Amino acid sequence: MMQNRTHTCGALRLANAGETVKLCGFMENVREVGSNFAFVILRDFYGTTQIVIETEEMMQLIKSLNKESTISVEGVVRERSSKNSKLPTGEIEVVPTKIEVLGRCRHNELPFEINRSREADETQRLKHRYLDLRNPAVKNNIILRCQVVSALRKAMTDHDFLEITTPILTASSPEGARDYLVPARKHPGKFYALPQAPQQFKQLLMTSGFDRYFQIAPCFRDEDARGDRSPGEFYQLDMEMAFAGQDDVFAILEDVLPPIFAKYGTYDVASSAPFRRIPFTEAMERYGSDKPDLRIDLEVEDVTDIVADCGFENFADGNTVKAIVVTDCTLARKAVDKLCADVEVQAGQKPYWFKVDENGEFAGGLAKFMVEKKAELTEKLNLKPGCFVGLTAGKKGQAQKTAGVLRKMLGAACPEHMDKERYEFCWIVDFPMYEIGEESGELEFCHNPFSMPSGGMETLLKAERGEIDPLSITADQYDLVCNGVELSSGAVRNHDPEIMIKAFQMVRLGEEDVKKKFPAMYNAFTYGAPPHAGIAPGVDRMVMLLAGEESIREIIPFPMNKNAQDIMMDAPSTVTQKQLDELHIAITAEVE
RNA sequence: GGCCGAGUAGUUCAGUUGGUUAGAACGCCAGCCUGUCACGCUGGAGGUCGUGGGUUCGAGCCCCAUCUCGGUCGCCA
Repeated sequence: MMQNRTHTCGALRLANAGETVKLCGFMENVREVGSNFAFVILRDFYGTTQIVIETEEMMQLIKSLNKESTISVEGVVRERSSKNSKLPTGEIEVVPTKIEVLGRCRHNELPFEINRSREADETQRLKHRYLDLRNPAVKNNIILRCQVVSALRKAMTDHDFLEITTPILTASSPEGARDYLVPARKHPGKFYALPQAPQQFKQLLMTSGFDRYFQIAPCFRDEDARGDRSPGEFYQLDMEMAFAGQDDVFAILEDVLPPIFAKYGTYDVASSAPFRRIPFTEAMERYGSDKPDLRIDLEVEDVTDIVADCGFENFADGNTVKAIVVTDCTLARKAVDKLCADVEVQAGQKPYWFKVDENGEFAGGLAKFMVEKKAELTEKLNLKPGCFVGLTAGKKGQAQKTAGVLRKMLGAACPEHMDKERYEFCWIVDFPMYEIGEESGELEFCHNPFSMPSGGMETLLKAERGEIDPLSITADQYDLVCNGVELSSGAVRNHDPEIMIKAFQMVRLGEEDVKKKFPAMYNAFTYGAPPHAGIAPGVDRMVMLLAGEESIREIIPFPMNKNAQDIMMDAPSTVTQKQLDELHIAITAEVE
């Protein structure tokens, strides 16, 4: 069967009138408007073309086919007598001389209507993802993803980065998340792990003398899903640079990302280099979050000292109280209540509020407690008639976090305080190196132990001698944030075995632990390693931001559901006893 | 694992205080229709109201349990 098309379904124009053509595609719709007269809409990847049916023979054939069958159409292009200006191919139609059935659709009722699949039940969509993807609105997100990945590759290559692939079957690593394990047939009782990130390999590449590495890297983490977090697997633009530090990494991404965001994004404005740099503690103070959405012009203020003795129970007892002022706030009472309820769901804590009415009087919510502090609050918060003041209280961290959620919600609810149509990047820098563990009550690594403590060995020695508080040590670690979404974490790596050991000693571990946790890296670094730094922006989240999608599943070709199941392929699934025997695996749990 | 929401026709949904034969739209089937383009008109088929139990003269609706899906928190450098 020869399919050789002469054109795609998006190609024909009035200039092609009179030409003999052959098209192939899916039968999207049939509009019968007479006994032997109908219009067939033929759709392929590129567009749709109208086929006009005018003979009884053709009519019989078309009526025998279900929608979504694939057919080829040979015929002559003709100018339409009634044109459709909404379609690129709307000025012409094809009068067929021959129609051939290529793939019959055996179902006269589909699980959902193709061009309305986004409204369908998500389980149905995922089960029939191949049908869902026939919908141009769904397919376009995947095309966007391809274009973005391609643009990222080109930009990185243009900056002299080499794309190097690293192993998928590797060793379990102590990176924090739960590993996906693969049983090793030749080594009973032993397991490979799928990489949570190519972290150690890229650092080893630096140690090998490669200068600039990148990879669109698949990463695997066995953790629960979120709206913006796919379960199981995801992709990162993983990169690392030798003889480089924080500024070098920043410069690359500040050059690579904004043009791609501006070109492929829903909004065509992206921050230009250099991105704002905000120290972690400042971000928490001013925005109540380490991933602030800078499109929102609201900031968090501290009013602890002013309101501590106002008589409202929750503001006393050493609690921290944070305030967010919204000028010219027009939120209705109902909207305020809804907003407070939403904040409570996300932050686990209720916010409080009061307003300044048109006469300058405090009103609503906590106003009666605030009235006697009116002068001080008015001065501190620069209050004017029409201001809405949101308040949060609790231990410092909790009050900040709730204020951060409140700030985000207020921004979303008050368009005049959020310039939404743009991509606003920032770097969060100077993350703390250590924290007091909630369970242990002792000093622990705050994030990952790969990062170089700022100031290196000298800082650690000072802390050891008791000259500085270990909690005040920051790491040369940074996050890239865009519109309130954490795109990426990166760091200047600790490439010095002695500093590594010292950093571990701070948390009561030692040389043996370093060797045990990162044997390859530790050994490699003893042979002379270049200082190096890197970062790994999440590809899925970037595409999500660019596509303006709320769910990560909309930008993944074949996504899994919330419970990490591929219901189309039926994965995970049971395997045969023979397979288990070969792997020396015994199932001890009840299997449904 | 906790909390919140949802589950009714192939699909998306409505269903009042518990009360006759559970409705609509789209889709599907049949008929009509020669310029449709979300084609139109007429008619028709299609339901274990997620599942199990309970209360009641009577349950889609109330109660209990359970399953599934989604959101969120925990978790995730």
